[in-house]
Amino acid sequence: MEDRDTDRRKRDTSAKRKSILNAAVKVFLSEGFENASMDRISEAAAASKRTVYNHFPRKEDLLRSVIELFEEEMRQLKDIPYDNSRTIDEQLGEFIDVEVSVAQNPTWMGLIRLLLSVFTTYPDLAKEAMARHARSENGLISWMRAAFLDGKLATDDYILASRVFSAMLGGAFTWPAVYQGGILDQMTPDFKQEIIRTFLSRYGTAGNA
Amino acid sequence: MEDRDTDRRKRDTSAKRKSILNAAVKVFLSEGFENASMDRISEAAAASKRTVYNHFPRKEDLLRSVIELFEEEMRQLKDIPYDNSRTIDEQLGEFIDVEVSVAQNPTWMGLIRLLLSVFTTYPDLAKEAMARHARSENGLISWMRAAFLDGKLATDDYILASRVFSAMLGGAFTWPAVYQGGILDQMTPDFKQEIIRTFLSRYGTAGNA
DNA sequence: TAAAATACACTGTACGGTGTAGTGTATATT
DNA sequence: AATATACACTACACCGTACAGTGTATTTTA
Repeated sequence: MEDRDTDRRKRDTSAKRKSILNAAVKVFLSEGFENASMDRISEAAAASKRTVYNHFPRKEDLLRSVIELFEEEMRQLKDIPYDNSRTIDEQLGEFIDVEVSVAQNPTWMGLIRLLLSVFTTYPDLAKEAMARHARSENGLISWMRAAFLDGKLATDDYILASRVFSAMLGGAFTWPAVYQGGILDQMTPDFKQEIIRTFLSRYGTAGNA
Repeated sequence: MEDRDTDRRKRDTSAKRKSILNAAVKVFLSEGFENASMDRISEAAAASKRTVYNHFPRKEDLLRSVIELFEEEMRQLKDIPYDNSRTIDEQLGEFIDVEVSVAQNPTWMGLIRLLLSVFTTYPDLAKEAMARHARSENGLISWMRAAFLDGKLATDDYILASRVFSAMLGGAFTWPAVYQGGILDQMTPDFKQEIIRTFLSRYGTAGNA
């Protein structure tokens, strides 16, 4: 009946946990969620199945953690601050470069497909993930507001401008990569410039359009 | 040892076949492919499991047929001919309307997700389907060429223009609908106009920009 | 020395696919 | 008009397997 806090000797289990998560990513991506067996995951993690279940009581919990991991990594990429010492073209190009690098990364494409495939079976999980994702799209909006305040956008509705540019990004790069095998064709550099020019034809000021 | 052709009497099995396909669509959409059991499909089709297997020897065959069915319906929608008696805005708007109607149709969104979810397990099937789908995107290119020949496009690279507009369509409507729960928000009409204006800012001639 | 990990056996169940015996019926043969 | 036959379908039992998840006794490790 003593204070357990004084004599707790917890060990650091984060290494095993990480190795399990990595293994789960690998197996989910190569087999799909439903076909990924917990036995195979534990094997790939060099952990006993029991240990896997001690960390993640249900397969769904493992999936949830994998998705959160993926979201966290994604979020870090898409936050590009406005920099008034660089041209608008250049910075829009950087947003595109990030989008392209995601679209060309098989792991990310696999994770997006994983998310979508799980949509039907675990609608709640999907809804949560989408909600978080929508909330995190604000990097672009912040950038647009800053660009507007800097007098570089020919509209005050920078939110609408964000939506348009965001749509162009997704439609031009991510969506085709998810929908097709993932390999983008070689026209990307030209296409990238064309996307920027199209956007700036509508939203650019005299200096950059 | 007679000629068997003289006494063949085939019957029309298309009704049962259709009912099986419809049932498969329903169950695939509500359960996902892996979780859809052949027993449940046969039950929903009011057919014996044996009959289902007589029509579709493997579960994968059933999936393939469902996907082909869906592609056929999709293809019929996206062919809009150029009409020089109507404005460019109007006709671009029609392309958008088709895209939106697809994006708002839960069955179509479900089928797209089904296709993506199967990407990992049956890559060949997915690749084929995607290739066919890409090939059917040519309605827009034809339209763009006609518009160019009619002097309504400020570029001769109508293929690039098609890609840009197509990207805007997918990124603005289909992709968000697939990625989110499917329900598009209410801004659609404004957004639709903005997409057209953006496109025409770059590609429109004096008359329509 | 106590927490964490392991080895391993075990349960329950669900599912893909097959085999078979039998039914109803439209068509062809006599 | 009576009979035979091919065909589509059903009902149902069955097989093998795969897998999520659990319980426990034992070993490893910090």
